[in-house]
Amino acid sequence: MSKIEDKCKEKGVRLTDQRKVIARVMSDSKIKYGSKDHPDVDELHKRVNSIDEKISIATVYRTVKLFEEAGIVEKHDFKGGKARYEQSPDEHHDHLIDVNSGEIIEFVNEEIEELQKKVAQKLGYKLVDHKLELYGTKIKKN
Amino acid sequence: MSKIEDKCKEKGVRLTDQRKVIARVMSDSKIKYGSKDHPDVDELHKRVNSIDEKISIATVYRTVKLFEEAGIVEKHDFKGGKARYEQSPDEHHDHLIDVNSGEIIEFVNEEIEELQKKVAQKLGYKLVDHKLELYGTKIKKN
DNA sequence: ATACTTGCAAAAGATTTGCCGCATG
DNA sequence: CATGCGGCAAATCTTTTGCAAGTAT
Repeated sequence: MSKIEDKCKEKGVRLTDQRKVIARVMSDSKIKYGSKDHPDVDELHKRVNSIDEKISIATVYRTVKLFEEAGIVEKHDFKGGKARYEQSPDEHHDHLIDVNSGEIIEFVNEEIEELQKKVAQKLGYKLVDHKLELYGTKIKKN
Repeated sequence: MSKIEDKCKEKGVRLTDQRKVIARVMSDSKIKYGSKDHPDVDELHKRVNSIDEKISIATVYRTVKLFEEAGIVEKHDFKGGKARYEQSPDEHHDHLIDVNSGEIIEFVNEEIEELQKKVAQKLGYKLVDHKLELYGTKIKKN
């Protein structure tokens, strides 16, 4: 049973056959495709269909939204128009996107996290969420 | 003459009547509506139409894209689906968005800026762009 | 029975584009 | 004259929704 399926049980999200397939595909994303994998709905639909052809894209849309609202997956609006998803990580991380290849690298920097809280506080706000995306080009090493 | 019109001249972007109106509306955004103002295309179109009814929304789309490509305005994809624009600031800043009111506060934090560069470098990348958005709730003061 | 799910196709919302007349250098 | 620009409507792309049939409680 995949991690996402586990979380669905925890949160009382009913697990239908379709949702199980989608959950597994999303849980497998990292393992099968590497840490850079943050598929969009279309890509998810393709992977899901390779397991069960009958699952419609509407169901994929409905399911990722459902999972997102339950805090089970995270939605990212990176540049490029389409939303991309990943299983909610155990420990939060941010993203560096290779502007040439689209490759995504995850990172954490505690100092930045701390500073963000401080900045918000200084402005009279309690930080409830944040988005940090770095866009960069690979440095060629000689 | 507005700042955006100036920049168009600098960059060799031809200034038609429609573009002048759009440039002025965008330059006026901050002054008339406060620093929280980052209008979307629909809102821009409304403001533009209050000056010249004949300017179509297609022209507004084409013009903001043109300005963006020339580095004259900045596009932001905050949560909410539609892109929002602001005149490119003299000094870079990031945004804190009030999740309740939608109000936007601009801020700069040099420490965070520096750390971002370092993080990218450590990962083997040259930072070419970044996006930092804080989402928060107002702290009530007693 | 009752409430939730799904597939399909249609709808919706944001943005882009083809066409053609018009303006500008 | 030649190129670019703008208005309009149609097209496109992503995402959502109404409906009717199917499934689970």
